[in-house]
Amino acid sequence: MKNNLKYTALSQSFFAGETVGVSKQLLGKFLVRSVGESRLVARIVETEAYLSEQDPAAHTSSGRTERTKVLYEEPGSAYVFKVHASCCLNVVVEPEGRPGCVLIRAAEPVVGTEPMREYRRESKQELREKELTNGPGKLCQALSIDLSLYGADMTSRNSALRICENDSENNFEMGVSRRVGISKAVDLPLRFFVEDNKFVSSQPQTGGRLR
DNA sequence: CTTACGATTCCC
DNA sequence: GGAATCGTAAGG
Repeated sequence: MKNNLKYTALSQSFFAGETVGVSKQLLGKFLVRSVGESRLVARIVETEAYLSEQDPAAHTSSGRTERTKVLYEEPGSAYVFKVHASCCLNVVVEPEGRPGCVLIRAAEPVVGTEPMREYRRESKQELREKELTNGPGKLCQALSIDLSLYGADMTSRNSALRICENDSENNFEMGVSRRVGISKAVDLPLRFFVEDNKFVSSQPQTGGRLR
């Protein structure tokens, strides 16, 4: 599927901002993936902040490792990691040297729904539309994002993966909750999502919403 | 080298 | 509620 819309990548200075603020500002933005002949676009509807300092739930809580080295590099880089059988996509934020990041947990398909369905079909049959991208692992599968995109510069016009402006869909209520799936610092209100959007991930019933 | 453990997803 | 499943990180 093709379209003629122009997508303008967010600048590195956008991502150099403070983690919580950037996490909120990323809601509604376009995730644009170029793969093969396809351009896949999804509107971000759920994010989580992982703080650069004093966040026991962050992968950098015990310092820099081979896996997390990109978090200390330039803002706007992709931090992709694998958990169980799934990949998760994060954007590096904060100025270089401060390892904050934002986990992209869910998005709403905008362009390329059929290719997304094909990438997802590898594991399931006859998915409902919302199951295409309503979780961090599902989103990566639908957009064909894997460890080969580790460190990719998402602010570059030519990048196969970038995050772009969206000037037309910014009228939404934002919800806030605890983060999902972690065992440390579980009470911090660092998950942000577009209220009443069906692509926001389903989450464990434990814990409450915390607004 | 060996082992423990998930920022998940899917099935029972 | 529980298993799958594999890259990462830490320890011997």
